[in-house]
Amino acid sequence: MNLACETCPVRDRAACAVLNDGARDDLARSGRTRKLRRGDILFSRGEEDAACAMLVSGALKIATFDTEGNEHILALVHPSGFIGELFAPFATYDVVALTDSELCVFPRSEMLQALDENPKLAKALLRRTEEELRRSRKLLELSGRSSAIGRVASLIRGMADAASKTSCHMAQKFDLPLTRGEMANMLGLTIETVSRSLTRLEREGILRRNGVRGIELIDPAQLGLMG
Amino acid sequence: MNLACETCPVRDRAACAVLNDGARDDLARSGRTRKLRRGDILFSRGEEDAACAMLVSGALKIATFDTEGNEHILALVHPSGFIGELFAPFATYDVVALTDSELCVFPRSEMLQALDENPKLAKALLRRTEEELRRSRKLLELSGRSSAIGRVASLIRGMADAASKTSCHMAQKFDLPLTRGEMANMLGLTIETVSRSLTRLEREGILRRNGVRGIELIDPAQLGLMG
DNA sequence: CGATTGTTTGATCTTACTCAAGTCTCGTGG
DNA sequence: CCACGAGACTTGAGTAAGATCAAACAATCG
Repeated sequence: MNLACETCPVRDRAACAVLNDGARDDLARSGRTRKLRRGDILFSRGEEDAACAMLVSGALKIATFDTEGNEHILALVHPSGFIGELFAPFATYDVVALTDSELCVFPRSEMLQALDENPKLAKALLRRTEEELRRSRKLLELSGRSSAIGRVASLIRGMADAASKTSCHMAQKFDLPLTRGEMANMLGLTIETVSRSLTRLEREGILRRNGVRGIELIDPAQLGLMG
Repeated sequence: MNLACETCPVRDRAACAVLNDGARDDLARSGRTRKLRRGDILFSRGEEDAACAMLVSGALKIATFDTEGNEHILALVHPSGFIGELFAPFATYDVVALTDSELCVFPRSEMLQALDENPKLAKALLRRTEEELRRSRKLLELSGRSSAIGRVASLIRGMADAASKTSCHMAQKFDLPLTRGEMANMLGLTIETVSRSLTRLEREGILRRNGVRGIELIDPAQLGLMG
């Protein structure tokens, strides 16, 4: 399906926002929209001709499997996020839909060419990659020393931020896009430890659980203070 | 001191290698070389006007301190590496010399301008940032699940790779640029655990220690196979 | 409705942390 | 040159946090 930039909900937040109309139309011609259902695979590790994409709606996970077959989630992608490794000979990670999602997909060659023709686009992608690096290092810092409950608290905090539309406040009530197992894979914990941590956060009056996925923050400030 | 690109040992590996002579000379005019002794600070977290730099020789660490004052090392920088956050309002990390080092330092504004004028440079930095992101995620993967000994083994492996000049083979004999404490901070372990892991790797015949810093790999293949 | 998958909770075990003591290394000054 | 002291490193014993194993419970889907 062809792109419909005019009605795109992330048109002024995604990387393509830096392009002028002409350049964006050129790029749009080489792109296609794609819809994924929860669990659908966008790219798989090892693919040689992996494309790149911008997420319009939904959520994705970027993950690998270690030698014992355990999934390890390295990052999440939220709407307006860029996905793809422009310079890798083949895809390093699996990219999978966490919820039903919509994307614009572009062949890598076209994106690389657009990069040459639009220095602004190159700069925008550099900025995004820099931010992604910061996020990755944040997670790394977290994995390094925090206690289990601190990691879970921090993940919830990040989810609350991502769930809010406005960049200043975090959502106070939202649904987790991840299963307990996925949270565990992301934080380097087990399912049981994640579950116990959530139970404890609830017992301590920091949040309330609504069903299995729903979270309501009671005391957001405390979230940041958990060891 | 002014730059001497002609005699630069990393002139064909660093990001500036993609520039033609004219463009490189332009950039060189705004840069200065800087020498650091072990322990010297290049940038500190929070600096508003942090510059950016290319490492010519030596080694750096990129680190933060958590709320309890523990250092957490997020990445190492080896010769030809690029250092700096072009789009952050202030520096996110401390950057400190691990050994005596030499760098070319550029004001951020000049680098951003060079980016606009040389799409190739933007592309080169994008590629580097992408690679740095991959390295960060690799470390993240490691921190997630591996046993202590697996993490230490993997760090040693990375050091061996970095210590070799040729990109194909890893060095078989080299000196660790990190103290036990720094290794611990990087891997999310304690000094004692790192020390015990090294002892065990030696006892199992995988490596030999020469003094405190020297490492000689006996069975490099085994390094990759540790839990 | 049953089956499957995901979640919670409990009991036990393992790994790495903590605390403590001793050793090695290296630089400084007598 | 040696003695000393400060750091860095190693090793041991006990402890704690989270993993593992196990069982019950909830949600979802055909």
